[in-house]
Amino acid sequence: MQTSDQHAESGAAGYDFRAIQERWLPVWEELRPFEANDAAAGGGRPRKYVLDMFPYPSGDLHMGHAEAFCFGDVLARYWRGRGYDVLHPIGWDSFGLPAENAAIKRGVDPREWTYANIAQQKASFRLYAPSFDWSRVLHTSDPEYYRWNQWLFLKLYEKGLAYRKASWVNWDPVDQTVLANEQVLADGTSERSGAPVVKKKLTQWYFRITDYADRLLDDLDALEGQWPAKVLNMQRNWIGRSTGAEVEFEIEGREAKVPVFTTRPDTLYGATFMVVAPDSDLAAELAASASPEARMRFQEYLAEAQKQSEIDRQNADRPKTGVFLDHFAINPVNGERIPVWAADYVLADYGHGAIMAVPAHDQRDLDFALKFELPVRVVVEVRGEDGEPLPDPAESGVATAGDGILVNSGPLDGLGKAEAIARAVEVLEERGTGRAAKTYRLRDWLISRQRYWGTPIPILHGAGDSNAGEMRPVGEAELPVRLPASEGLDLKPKGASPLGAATEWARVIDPETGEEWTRDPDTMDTFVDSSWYYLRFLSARDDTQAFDPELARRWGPIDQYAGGVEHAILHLLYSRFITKVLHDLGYLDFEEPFTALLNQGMVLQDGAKMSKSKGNLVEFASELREHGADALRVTLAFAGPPEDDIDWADVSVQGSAKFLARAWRVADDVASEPGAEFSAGSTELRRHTHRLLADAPGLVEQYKFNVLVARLMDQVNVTRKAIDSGAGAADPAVRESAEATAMILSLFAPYTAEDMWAKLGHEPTVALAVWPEPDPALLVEDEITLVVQVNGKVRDRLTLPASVSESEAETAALASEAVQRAIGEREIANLIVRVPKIVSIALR
RNA sequence: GCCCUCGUAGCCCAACUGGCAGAGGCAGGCGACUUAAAAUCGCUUCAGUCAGGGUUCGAAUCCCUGCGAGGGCACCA
Repeated sequence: MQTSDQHAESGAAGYDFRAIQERWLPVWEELRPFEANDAAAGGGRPRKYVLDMFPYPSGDLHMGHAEAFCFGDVLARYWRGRGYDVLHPIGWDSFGLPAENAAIKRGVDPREWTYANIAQQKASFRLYAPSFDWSRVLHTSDPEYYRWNQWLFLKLYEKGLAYRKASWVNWDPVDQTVLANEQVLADGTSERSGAPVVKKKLTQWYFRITDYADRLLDDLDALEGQWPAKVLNMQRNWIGRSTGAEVEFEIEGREAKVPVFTTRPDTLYGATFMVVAPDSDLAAELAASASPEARMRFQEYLAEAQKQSEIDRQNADRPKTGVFLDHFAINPVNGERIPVWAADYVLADYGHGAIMAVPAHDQRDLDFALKFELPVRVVVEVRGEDGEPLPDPAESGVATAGDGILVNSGPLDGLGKAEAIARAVEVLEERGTGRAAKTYRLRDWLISRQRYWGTPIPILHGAGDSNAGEMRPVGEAELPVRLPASEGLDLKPKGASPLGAATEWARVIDPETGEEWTRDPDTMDTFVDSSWYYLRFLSARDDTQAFDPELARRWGPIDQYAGGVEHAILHLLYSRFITKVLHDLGYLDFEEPFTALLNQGMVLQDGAKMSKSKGNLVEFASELREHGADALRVTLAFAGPPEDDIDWADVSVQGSAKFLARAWRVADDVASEPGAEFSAGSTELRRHTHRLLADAPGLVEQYKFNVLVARLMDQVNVTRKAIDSGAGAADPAVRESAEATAMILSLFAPYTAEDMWAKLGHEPTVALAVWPEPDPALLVEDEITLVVQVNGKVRDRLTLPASVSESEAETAALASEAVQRAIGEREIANLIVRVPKIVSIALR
């Protein structure tokens, strides 16, 4: 039984998307045409690894998934059509907090919720029909997967790239777990729970990503043009390298010198005080040897500072605060004695947690100096746009940070900023009190989490008398360290990992020594899971190794990665880091995992992000049911450039369905036999078809899917006309056009294209049909339209043979009556001929 | 404050990367089919490219300034 609406969309003329879906789905499942060929020789065919960011199983697929997987699938199908062996796998990023929170809410095991959602998503994918290689499916929450996650951890641990330290960390008070820096939003709230993040001092596991900061930054240059400019920019900002100098200051009464980092070593003579972060070890140490009053002041200040939330602390408008630490430092270039203060505008974990303050040329230092009446000394004379010297910062309250001539600076006097920086570094190096240096905004990656639903960290802690305080890795042969059953464990967030309460699980007795050990109770950040999953697809069923390096050589790196821009920093940065580590360990011969990246935009409704709470949700499942997979995919591909957001209010799924029916009817109308000699067909239509074949690859490779769909619409329109009022349905050129249309359309509408392919008398599947090469003879025009401009205005259009020479074109242009009229009595100043296009005449 | 994108018909978007502003679609209009409507088919209206300046024979495209939208970083020394 059908509603009238459905009946309308199935099309009165015989196109019925439901029947077509039901016809081809079982055929494809039988044929399994998308299982990738791993063989070394590979039949001599080139390879492409096309990957979509794997989904998180929170409920059913939504429109965002529909969009992302549509674009990834277009690319995978495209390369197959070009004759490549394509690897296009799918899996699930199935560890993580939402499952655990849902499990707590419903009182069920996280496994149950997770695997039920995966089953639902698999069923939706089945109908949506991306060309996945299902034989390699993986779930990161399977022990067969996280076993190798643990292996990866051990490799980093052996290399000294995984370590434990006590530090101030981001704490999510709602989810009751630590967060990586990357998971704290710009406004100081958690990207997960939305709660304001607080700082806690805890001992946690870190990956030493900062060791790779330079490579992670510099290697971005090679991705220019292959990755969206926006993502490159975001990664560069995030790594945040600054170059400058490290300057060592002596502190009176202290043995060791204190290094500070500055980007402006040229202003060293203008340093009038030093500031250290109140929560740094140095501040505590200096306070300890200060006068009792100073010590008291400091302790009060520190306590006050630590009460601040991240949000308050990040407010740059807030007045400067600080306390004098009752110590003096010596400026290494001029021997000047300057006071040392503690102030919270200096961060403990950036640079060295201490700065030299140059109030004349740094606004923050100036604000501080004016408030606490510290001296301000100009050492760079900066001029404004009008060429006049800028007013004295001490008077104006505005620091002068620009370029200028150095004064009051000994050997630097008279130099410009850039020369002065270079000279200052030389001076420091000569005296052994400093050097050129770089520092980064990037911090080490905090990977431990105090939650249940993740990969257990494969480390044992000594729990006996003889081994107290010791730490030892679990042997590789003993992996995986399986998660204990959740039954009987309280998963509610309470600040300590639930695994700690699984006493049976946690207790390990060494069979040889009888020593008692306790398992590390924390689990890994799920971004560890996703940092290398693309390699596991190569060896998804291999229980002897994480992945086969030979297969990685064969398939890697990923030729085409597709996914949302929300992972522009987190996942992509971590994955790049882990790839470089695996390269350095000798497992990979490449250093960058993702050669090309496509970020799709979001699917909006009436300009707003869709959400249940806003009531503007367009359901993937219902769209799929009402319009079918093909119409949905065509709509998404046609809406605009893939990187742009799609507003569902601006698109028409009905329009897409109409187009598909028109395309299908063209194939249905073809009246010539398969194998008909195309060269006997209408040249006009053939030219159109071959131009499409010639342009389609460039359009796909430049992600201009919307343009390619428009070209397909055009092709269908032109072919329709040829059938109805031109060459006729029996003309072989009509068949040629319909076949080309089916092949290219199969990127967007696999069901419709398959049905067209069958109507045209071919065996399934169109997905493996290699596109014909365009005939160059049909791409050459025999006539061109030459535009003649006089003083920038189009005065005539001349139809000329394509072979026309420059001088012939010039003669023809000047012979035009309209052109002569435009020229009139005036003299020609310049005449430019660009042959197939234009003749441009400028008059004096 | 620093950095990155982007502004083209009523709407979504094209424009061979400096050469006739229009490929495609939505919406609108007219017509055919129909008892009628839906669907289908055919035809069709619609902007001079956010504003201003510059380079050029020629600018939507390159450069500068401004306005507007979106995004990243930010007491980061």
